[in-house]
Amino acid sequence: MATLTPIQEKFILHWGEMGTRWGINRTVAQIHALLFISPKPLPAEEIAETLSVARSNVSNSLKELQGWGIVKLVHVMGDKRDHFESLKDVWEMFRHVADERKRREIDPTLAMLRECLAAAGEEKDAHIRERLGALQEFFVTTTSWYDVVRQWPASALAKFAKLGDKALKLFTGPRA
Amino acid sequence: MATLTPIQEKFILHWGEMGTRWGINRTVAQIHALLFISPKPLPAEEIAETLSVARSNVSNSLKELQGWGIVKLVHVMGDKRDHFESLKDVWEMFRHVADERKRREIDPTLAMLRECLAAAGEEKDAHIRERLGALQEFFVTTTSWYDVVRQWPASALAKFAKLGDKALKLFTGPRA
DNA sequence: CCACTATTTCTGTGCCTACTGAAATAACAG
DNA sequence: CTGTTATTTCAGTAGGCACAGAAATAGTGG
Repeated sequence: MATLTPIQEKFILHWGEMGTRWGINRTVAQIHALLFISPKPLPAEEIAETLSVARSNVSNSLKELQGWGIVKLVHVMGDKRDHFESLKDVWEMFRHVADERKRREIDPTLAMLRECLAAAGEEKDAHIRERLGALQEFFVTTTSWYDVVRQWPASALAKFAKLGDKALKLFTGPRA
Repeated sequence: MATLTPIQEKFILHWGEMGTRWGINRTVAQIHALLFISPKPLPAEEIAETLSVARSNVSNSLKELQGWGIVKLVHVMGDKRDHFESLKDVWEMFRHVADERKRREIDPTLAMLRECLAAAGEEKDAHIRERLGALQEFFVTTTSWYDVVRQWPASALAKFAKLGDKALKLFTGPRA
């Protein structure tokens, strides 16, 4: 894995680019891509060589990936160096990321909105209360909705998607 | 609106910070926040003064927001300057952003995966085919699932969220 | 057609993050 | 305890995006 096949390289570069679009450091995303397609755990040294980045950079990036919970430190028999592997299950992987982003970004936003609305209640500015209230409602609804589907098995998600428009009728139909 | 109340400022700063976390330029997000809470459309000049950024910066940022489809150019009677307003409906707003991100980022990723898988089919590397295949399946399922719910009315989403765990049983129950 | 205002394009600057390489620390074997 | 290898921390550098301000263009009323 010290040198990459064209396919591996293409995937890793794309994944890195994708990361930056979503606020993830390019190198961090590339390392994750490499570990994701690696058949076996890799030591930091090898990652640095393969991607041509400094060893220290890899060290910090791995810390961040572990912080997201999608990369784990493992040990290989007869090798005292730390090795790293990505989660294999794609659904689980994205659930980890989604959970973390909710915790880091959505929850603080909801807190901010609560504070603003509390302060706005004292003012006679009904307009901003309406606007921030609408935003709050959106986040409350979507997060509580995410809390529901996040624990569905992947198969349920797939089945649901296949239903298409029928899904809507299925759960509004029986009562309305 | 040339000067901001503490609440307005708090919201705008937070929204700008939030933007950067998701790969959106800070100023772009701040301008969007300002327009979102503004009771009336604003001219670029006033946005620049209120947020203390260069007029040209506002011009470019507004272009980007229009590109996302969440800010519209409007005209005010008796004023020849362009004015700008944000979408009011929060759900519609996020649907615009989600649609665009799908178009800009998910679709190209699916294309990349198809190409890689096509090329990998020729090789005898079963492992990378398995990995990229799993990723492809994830994106195909989630996007087709998004295509379903994106056209639900907000009320349906809310109702669905309220059901909680019962939602799963509701649509698996009748047949399984 | 001219003067004036609004808007966009362009170019150089500055700032912020990412990164490297070195130094410090930790982990381990003998 | 000492030498060796692995890892992290740190400080300085560099590269890239965001930004300001100037210049160019477009739009408008007279």
